[in-house]
Amino acid sequence: MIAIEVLEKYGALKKSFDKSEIIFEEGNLPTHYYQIISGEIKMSNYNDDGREFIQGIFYKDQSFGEPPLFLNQNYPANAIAVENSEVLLLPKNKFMKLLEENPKVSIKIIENLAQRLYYKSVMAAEMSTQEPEHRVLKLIDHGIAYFNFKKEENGYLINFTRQQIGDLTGLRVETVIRTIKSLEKKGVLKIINRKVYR
Amino acid sequence: MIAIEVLEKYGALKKSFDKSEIIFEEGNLPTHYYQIISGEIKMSNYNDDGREFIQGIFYKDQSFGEPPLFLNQNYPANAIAVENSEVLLLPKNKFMKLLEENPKVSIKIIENLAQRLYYKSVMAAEMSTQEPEHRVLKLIDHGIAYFNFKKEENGYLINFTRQQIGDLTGLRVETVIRTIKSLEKKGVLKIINRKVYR
DNA sequence: CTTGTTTTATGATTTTAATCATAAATAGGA
DNA sequence: TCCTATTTATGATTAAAATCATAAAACAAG
Repeated sequence: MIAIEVLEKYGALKKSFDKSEIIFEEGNLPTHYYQIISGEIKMSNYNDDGREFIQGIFYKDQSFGEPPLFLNQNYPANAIAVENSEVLLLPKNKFMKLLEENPKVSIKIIENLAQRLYYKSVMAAEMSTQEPEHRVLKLIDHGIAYFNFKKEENGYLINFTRQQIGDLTGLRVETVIRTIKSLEKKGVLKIINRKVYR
Repeated sequence: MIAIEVLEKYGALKKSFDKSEIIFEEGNLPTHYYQIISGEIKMSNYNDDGREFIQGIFYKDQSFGEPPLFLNQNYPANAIAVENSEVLLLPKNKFMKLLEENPKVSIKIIENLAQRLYYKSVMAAEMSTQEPEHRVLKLIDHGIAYFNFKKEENGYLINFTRQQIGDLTGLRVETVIRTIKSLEKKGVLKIINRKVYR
C-alpha cells in the first residue's frame, strides 16, 4: 500500500509476530498503522459462545485496522497472525503527519477502503439472503480477485480450510464440506486430494 | 460531508428524485458523486428470488455510492429514493479534480468510508453468528448513533418499519415482529402504539 | 518414526427461523 | 371520506442448516 521507504522515513518500525500471536484485540483503542511485510494476518470476532467470524485475511503489502484508527473508536475485531509474520508499525500521530504531507497517499488509502467496503457489501448481501452454495461460491470468486489464490494446472487453488470458509461466510464446517461436495458434483469446482480448485 | 459551496464551485448540479425513483442501478458503471441535500435514500440488493437486502440508508448531508466510483467497478447495489429527495450530482472527473485540489476533503472522505466500513464489520459479525434478538438490538443501537433516530420522551424513536429492519438484518418480517415483541417483554425496548422506542 | 492435533468426512437428530395462511389496524391517495 | 396498499400481527407447518457423534486421513512437532 504505502511505500516502505516512506513509512520508514516517518519512523515506522518492523515487528515480528509468531503464528497465532495477537497483534491487537477487540475493544482496545488503536495506536498504530499496520502494514504487512510478510506473512498472513486475520481479523476476526468471537461471539458469546466462542464462535469465530473472520472479517478478512490480509497478506504482504496490505494494511489492516485503519478504520477505527481514523475514527478514534475501539477495534471491532481482533488481529491475529495466521502465519509467522513481519509487520511495519507507525504510531498514529506520525501516520497522520505522513498523510497530511503526502496527499497522494490519501488517495491510495481511499481506494483501499473503497475496495474493502465493496467486498463487505457484496458479502453482506450474500450472507443475508443466499443459500450456502451461493455464499461459498461468491467468497471463492471474490477470493480469486482479492486474496492471493494462485493459478495452477487444475485452476485456482483455494488455499482456505473448510473451517476458514465457514468462518468467512457464517456457515458451519460440516455445511461447508457438504456444500463444496455438492458444488463439485455440479462441476463448478474440483476437489483434488482434498484441495479445492476453481 | 463536502460543503455545498465547494461542490457547486466545481459544477455540481441539484437533481430531484420522487419517492421510489431509482437513482442508479446495480451493475452500472458510476458516473457521478452523489450527496443528499434533503430526503432519504436507500441502497439495496435484490437476490434471485426478489428478496431485498438493504446495504444502508442515507440522509441529509450524506454521500453514497463512492466505493465503485473510486474503483471503476460496477455498482454492487441499487440506489432508490425512500422519500422525495434532492441530491447534488458532481461528474466523476470534476470530483477527482476537487479531491486533488482539496486534500482536507480527502481526509473527510476517508473518515466517512472508515465509518461505513466499521458499521459493516460490526453488522457482518452479528449477522453471521448471532441470534435474531442480538442482531436486531445491534442494528437499533447502531442506528441511534448513525441513523437519524430522534430522542423523544419515551426514548429514541426507531423510525424503521419491521420490514426495513428485516431487510437490514437479513431476517423475515414475521421474525422481526416476534423478536421485537420478545425484546419488549424483556424490557430492553418499548412498543407504544406500534412504534418502537429504545 | 511416533504422537498429538488439525482437517476432512458422514450419518442421525434437533432446533430455529422461514414459510404459509390469514387478518386486523393503520396510513396514504383519489 | 372511501378505498387500496402497507404495516403489524399470530398461529401452524416446513425446511434447512446447526448440532451431535464419531472417525479416518493428513499434517506438524518432537
